[in-house]
Parts: sequence; structure tokens; C-alpha cells
Amino acid sequence: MSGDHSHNDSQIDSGSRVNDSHKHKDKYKDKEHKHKDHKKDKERENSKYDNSDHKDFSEKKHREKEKERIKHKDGSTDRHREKDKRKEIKPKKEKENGFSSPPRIKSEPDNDVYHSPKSLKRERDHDETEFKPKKIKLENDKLDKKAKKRKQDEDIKPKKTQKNKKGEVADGKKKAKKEPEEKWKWWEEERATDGSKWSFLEHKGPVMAAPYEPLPSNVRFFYDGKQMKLSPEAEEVATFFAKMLDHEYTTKDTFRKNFFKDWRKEMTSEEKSKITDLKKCNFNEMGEYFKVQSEARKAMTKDDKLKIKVENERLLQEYGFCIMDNHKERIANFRIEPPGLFRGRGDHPKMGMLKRRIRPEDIIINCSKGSKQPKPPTGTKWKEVRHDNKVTWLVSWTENIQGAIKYIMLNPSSRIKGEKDWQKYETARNLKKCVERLRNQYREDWKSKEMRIRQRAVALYFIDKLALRAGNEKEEGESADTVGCCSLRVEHINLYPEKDGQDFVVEFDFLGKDSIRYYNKVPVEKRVFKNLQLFMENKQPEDDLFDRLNTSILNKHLQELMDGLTAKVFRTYNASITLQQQLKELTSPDENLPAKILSYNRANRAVAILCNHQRAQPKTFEKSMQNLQTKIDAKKDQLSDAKRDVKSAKADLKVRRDERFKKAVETKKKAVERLEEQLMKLEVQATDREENKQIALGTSKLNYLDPRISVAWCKKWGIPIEKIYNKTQREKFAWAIDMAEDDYEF
DNA sequence: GCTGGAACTTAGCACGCCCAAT
DNA sequence: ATTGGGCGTGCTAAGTTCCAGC
Repeated sequence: MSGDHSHNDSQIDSGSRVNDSHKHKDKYKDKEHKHKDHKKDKERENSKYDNSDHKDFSEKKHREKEKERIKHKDGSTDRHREKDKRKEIKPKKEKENGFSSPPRIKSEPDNDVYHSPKSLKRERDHDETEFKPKKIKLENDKLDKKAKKRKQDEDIKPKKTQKNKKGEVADGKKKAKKEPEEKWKWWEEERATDGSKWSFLEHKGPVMAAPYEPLPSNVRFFYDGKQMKLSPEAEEVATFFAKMLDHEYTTKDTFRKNFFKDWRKEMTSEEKSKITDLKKCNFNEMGEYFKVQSEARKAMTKDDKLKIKVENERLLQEYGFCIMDNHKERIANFRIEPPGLFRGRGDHPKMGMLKRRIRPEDIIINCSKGSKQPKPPTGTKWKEVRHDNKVTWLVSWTENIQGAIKYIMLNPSSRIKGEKDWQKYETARNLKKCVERLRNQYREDWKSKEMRIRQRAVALYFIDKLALRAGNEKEEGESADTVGCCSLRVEHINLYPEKDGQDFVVEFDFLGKDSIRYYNKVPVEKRVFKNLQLFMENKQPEDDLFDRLNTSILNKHLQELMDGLTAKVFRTYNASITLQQQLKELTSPDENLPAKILSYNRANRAVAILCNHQRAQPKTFEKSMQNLQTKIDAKKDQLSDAKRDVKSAKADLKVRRDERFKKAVETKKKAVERLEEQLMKLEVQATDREENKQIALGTSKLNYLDPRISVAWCKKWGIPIEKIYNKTQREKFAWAIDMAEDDYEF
């Protein structure tokens, strides 16, 4: 098949968040399904969602090329702003934010105030006014020149071959002083080869969650109609619930049950004996109180808002950066997650449970031995301080809902993330080189005598053709019932020897990651079809489709086929190759800028559809669409008026050939043109928005599309990169923007 | 090989800011 | 000046992969 990646059957059902539509819950309840040759016969919770409402969202051709151009939104403004901002930044030679520069460790009065936004106090008053980003601005032309581009293709490979010179590790420390952080091109430097992720790391630790502030006494809680003063612990948990009062979560049984159970754990024994029924709890005053508070926050004066902004900026400056190997790098999430009620996605069995407050004693700090260690808040201790340079995280703790470890890591613009990202796309490009071979291989394997090989081959076909996720097994009852390729169950597909004029159609319908529904009808090759029939023989709906396969088996196999190959590489590969090919197809040289950008968005959209990146239709969608339509209609009226004006002006001109009338005609014509352009923009905007209402472009842009493809496209067509990537994205993809030329081929 | 833990990427949603239209 | 809504951003949940220890 090779090229047959036509995903035009992808359909996104408007009712795609299926979690609530369990109309046929008990569909399979009574069936006996002990299946002998089946490895696990789990007693599945029979939460089957209802399939009956698939709207066949019939291929509005709107995804294909056609009509109009995209709205023109001028993105260039924020660039100017950026520049302006930079001008204000004062070069600062000394240490920044109290970081000692790598080699020496300078101690400094420690902020022994609890690190929470509220209570944080300024230490050094002389700095008080300086909340602006204090980046070192140091134009460094030498570096730029010296590092002149090598040919990009060689350049790109992770430099495995290069021996790590002994001095390399320490080298960061030497040239500490004048590193122009803003322009550091880590991609022109060599990578460590010894598995270490850094050699020096210093940071200020996390910002703890703000402590609980008890409610004012006039905000009351009622149980069974009677007022009741809650202990601070119980009250805090109650406020979590109160804050969510008008969220539909609080109506869900599981949520309420879990909440109540965990809440009771926080109660005094007295409270526990009184409060026995959630239904009798009245949180309204509390809920109201928070609503008023948030209203008040919105209504704050400019000044007060500015103060908050300043404070946030200060916190960011102090805690939002670390020094890693001589460079100041941005931290992604430097705040400890505050306590609250767990909100799982989809039908999560643990929704509503109490996410407990993280104390310093729960927190592990990771940093350099020689660095200035972050101080725990006074009177507290970290759980541990370790110095592990084989990992990238700065801070970690174990969360109480799933027992998972949470991390504080660096921003995507950091070297450590960027290198990894780059490498990911290189692996995907390697796959491109051998994908035909692999495809031939798995097609051969469809005929294998061994069931496990056939299953492996069919699964791989799906992963390749449909960009499905690998699909690890999940522990039942621990999370929502979602699947990926390897964990598909019989109930998730339907086979049609013939459907809608096509042969061998497989209909997929399952909940994937984040309980996003995947619904798709795809014609497959006959052999695949026959194999699927075989795999499904004598199985119950809740049995695994690929009972001889899991992700570890699959990935082991893939690893043998190509170095670094895993299931998810196919998603990256197919997403990127689709973008490249779609861009080629959709971009027409003589279209104007907005039209080109619409083409880009459509190419992006094709990928998002392939990867099933959905979003809830914005709540305001209908209304905003209507508004837009109103505007369009108004514009049309204006236009026809203007046209009429032109006509009459022309008529006047005919009667009296006068310079003044001539001018009038010109002016009127101009007006018509302007209106036409405006109208077109609006219409393009409408199209784009309509096409996009349930599709999220961001995820693929950020995670799947080799940014060099986009950069090359921009260069080729003279599109400013700002039209494609916003500021954050440009920071993340700085490496690609710097290195890709207009002829870059994925 | 299997299991569970650790580390890291990928994901959608909520919210608030900002800007354009009124 | 006000308002509406689009967009960027933060947040954190939910995946994948790797690996150590049996």
C-alpha cells in the first residue's frame, strides 16, 4: 500500500465526549465469558458507551482545498513588543536572582519565609523596583560567526560518535561570566555521551502552595439545616467542594462518594459523627463567598492588579529559573501543586478524592553537590536532597491519588528539552528511511503461521496507518477505561465486509487518552480483515483483540527493526510527513498571505485529524459564529451600497467629465475594494473557525510536527515565522528556526 | 519474561489578559 | 470606557518508554 494514508474517513463525532452516554450500560452484564485461551479475563466494569448516536458528519469537503483565505491577524505586533521589552532590560553583570554562579558557592541571607506567594517577603529592598526580566543582554557576534552553520543534515545527528573530552564536563563552569543567555545556541554544541544530563545544577527549590486561609466567621456551613462551625482541616476540604459547586462534577456519584469519604478523614471525631450524609451539607454560603471573591478580584483597580503582576514576576524571577551547566534556564512548573479535589478525565473512578497538601517533608530536591541548595521553609525539612545528574528533574514528590511521582522540570525552551525534542524528530526521520521496508515486513507477517506475529503485524499496521497510540495495559479501577492499539478490545471494532460501497471496512469506536473518543471507519486490506475476524473468533466483547500482544512485545520487535524505534515514533513520523506533504499540496504560489496561512492551518488540521486531537466545542461557539455571520451580512450590505455608489458616481462622471467627479469614482472604487477585502477576510475567518471547532491544532504543532518543516515553509514563501508560531513556540523551536533552510526536507 | 517504579512526553481544559469593536 | 471573545498560558492528568529487580 505504501502511500495509502488516506485518512479521509476520519470522523469526529460531535458528541464525542462519550463519558456520559452510557445508555446501554448493562449490555454485556449477564454474559458469561470465560474464555479459555485468553490470558486475562478481567471482570470488566461494563461501562460501555452508546454507539447509537454516531452522526456521520459526512465529509464536508471543507477540509480540502477550496475557497477563501484565512483571517488576517497581524501577529507582528508582539514582536515589536518583545523588542521594546528588551530595551528596558538592564544588562546586569553580577549574579542574577541570588544564584551563585557555578563554581563558587556564595551564601546569602536566606529567605526563611515560607515560600508561598502570599507570605513571601522581599529580602533585598534595594531591588524592590526591579521586577522586570533581568536577562543579560550581551550581543555576541563572535559566537554567531564562529558557529556559522554547518550543513544541517550532518549537524542534526546526536553526536554519539564524538568522544567526550574530559574537560567537557567542567567546561561549563569556566566561561560562566559572559554567556549571552538569550542567544545561547545549544544546538551548536556537543552533547554529553555518558548518559549524564547535566554537570551543574542550582536552583531555589519550589514555591509551596499558599497556606490555607480560614473563612471569615460570617461565612457559614450548614448541616441538615443547622449551622455548624467546622474545624480548620475539615473546613479547608469543604471549601474545595464549595468552589466546584456549579461544576457538573459535583453531581456525579463517584465524585461525591470519593469526596465525602476523604472529607470525613479530615474531620474531628465529633464532626465525623455528626456529618454522615453529603446531601445534608449546605455549602452555599461558602460557594457564594468564593464567587464574590473572584468577582472582586476581577473588579480590582488597575493598580492592585499591577501589584499582583509585579509580585508574580518577582516570584518568577526568583524561583522560575535555574542554572544548569552555566546557563540560566527557565523552569516549566516551579510551583507545588496546591491541594484540592482530584479531577480525573472521563469516567475516572477516583474523581473527587482529596489531593492532599504537599509539605516540604514530601519533597525531594535534586541539584549539584557543589551548588547552593534550596532552603526548605523555616522549621521544615526536605524529604531528601540528592545529586543525580542522570535525570533532568529539579524537584519531585509523590502524589497521593495514584501514587505517581510528580516532577519539576525545565521549560521546553531549555537545552535539555530541546535536545530531546530534536532527537525525537531525527528518529522519526530515520523511520522515514526504512518505513517501506517495515511495511513490507508487516504485510508479510500477516500471513505468518504464528498468531502472535500476525497480531503484532496487524497492530503495527493500525499504528502506522491510523497513528494510534501504543496502548499500554492499565490497572482496572485505577483510572478511566481507555485504550490504545495494543489494548483494543473486541467491542471496540466492528467489521463490515462491505459498507458504503467500500470493501473490508473496520469501524473503530473507543475512548483513547483523556477519554477522547476515537471514531473512524477505514477500509483495510483483505488480509487484515480476515485476520481481524480470526482474532475475534470465540471472544467476548470485553476480551482483548490482540491477546498475544502488548506494548512491550511490540516495542521490542520495533527496536530490532530500527534503532530507537518505538510505537510512538510512527505517530511523529506520520504527523510530520503528512504536514510536509499537505503543505506541498495545498500551498499555491500566487495566493496571498492570508490564503497561505489558511493552507498551513489546513495542513495542520489534517494532522490533528489524523492524530485525533479534539477539543470540546467552545461553549460560545454558536454565538460567536452567529456574531460573525451578522458581521458578514452587514459587510455585504455595505458592499452593495458601495457598489451602487460607484455606479452613480460613474453616471455623474458621464454627464459631466470633470476632474472632481473622476476623483469621486476613484475613491468609491477604492472603498469597494476595501470592503471586498474585509468581507473576504471575514468569510475566511468563518470557514477556518467552523472547520476548527472541534479540532485542536496546538497539540500536533507542539508535539508532533517537526518544526523545521514549518520553518522551511515560511522561508520558502516569505511568511513571517510569527504568523505560524507565537512567542512561546518560537522559544521552544528556536533550534529549528535557527537551523532550517527553505529546502529542508523532513 | 514479568512487574512496578521512575522518568519523561503528550494532552485538553480553565482562566485571565488583551485587544478590537462598540 | 465597556465588553466580548480569542488566544496564550498555566495546570496537571494521562499517556509511553525504559529499566531494575525478581
